Amino acid sequence: MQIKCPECGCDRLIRDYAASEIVCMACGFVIEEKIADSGPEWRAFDLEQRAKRRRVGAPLTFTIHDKGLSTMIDWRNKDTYGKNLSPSQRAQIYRLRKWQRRSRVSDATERNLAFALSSISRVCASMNLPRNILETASVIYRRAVKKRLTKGRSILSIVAASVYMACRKCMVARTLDEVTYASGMGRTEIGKSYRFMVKELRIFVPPSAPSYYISRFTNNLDLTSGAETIALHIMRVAKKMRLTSGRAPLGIAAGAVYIASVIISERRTQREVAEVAGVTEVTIRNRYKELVESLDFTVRL
DNA sequence: AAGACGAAAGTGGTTGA
DNA sequence: TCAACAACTTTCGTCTT
Repeated sequence: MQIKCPECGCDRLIRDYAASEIVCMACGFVIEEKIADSGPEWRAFDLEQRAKRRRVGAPLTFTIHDKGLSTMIDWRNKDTYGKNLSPSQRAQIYRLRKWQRRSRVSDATERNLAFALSSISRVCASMNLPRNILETASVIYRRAVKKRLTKGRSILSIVAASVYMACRKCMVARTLDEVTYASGMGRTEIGKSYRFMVKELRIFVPPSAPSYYISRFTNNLDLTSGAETIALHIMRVAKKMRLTSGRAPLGIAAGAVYIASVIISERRTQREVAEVAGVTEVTIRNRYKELVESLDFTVRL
């Protein structure tokens, strides 16, 4: 059965067994799917067979500037046994190194790409993001470079925007503030780059629904799972009543979580909820007042 | 004493001429 | 490009538990 990309509908997918996921070659969407087979495809009965049948090479990845296909040539003039090379071998290695230098990271674009991709890895690592986000962000960045969107913008702001966009695309709830913190860039600048990229790359980004944040908030507040259920229910009803339009998703999610904590009598202070949600108490108060007013339930305080 | 509440002024981003 | 605007924040005084 042929799998199609849910994003663009094409079937140009590559499998990355190491990360057990499938990446769309056309739009870069990383399909989160567990691929069963990550080992050799043949059984090996002895060492010789094992050596013959083992598949070689690291999996293709977008996170290294040359997709991991390069060969590294050591700078030392030693062979694998640590012996010095003969003069003729040395001359050969010298020529190889020269051409490798020229062909790989010699021009500025490649160097920038290498720098950007390592930055993406760093940001993702410090945010504890799963690998598919890293891959998606890398693909987004490559596309941005290809369309020359990096002109006049700092590489790091595009990097941060790519990571943020990857989170949104893969429905991983991370706020712009968290990306701002991890990347060390200005919030506004990242936001600008992000909006610019959404427009220019025509990448479909699902609108961030408040419900994505709820499980994170309830977890961070050490609430039992009942709170999450109730908060999600509140969100559903609120959405039906068109209470969510025009409001910041974060504020609504925070309000819903606050109400839920009160309902299941595991009350958290507005201050605590505000802390994990990254909004102020005032915003929580406003949202929660609106929610309580319009939703037809009573909150016993 | 801590938390909740609300008014008022300030801030950053969007929109529309 | 600029002003109006909505949403949100900051600050602070007051009330409630």
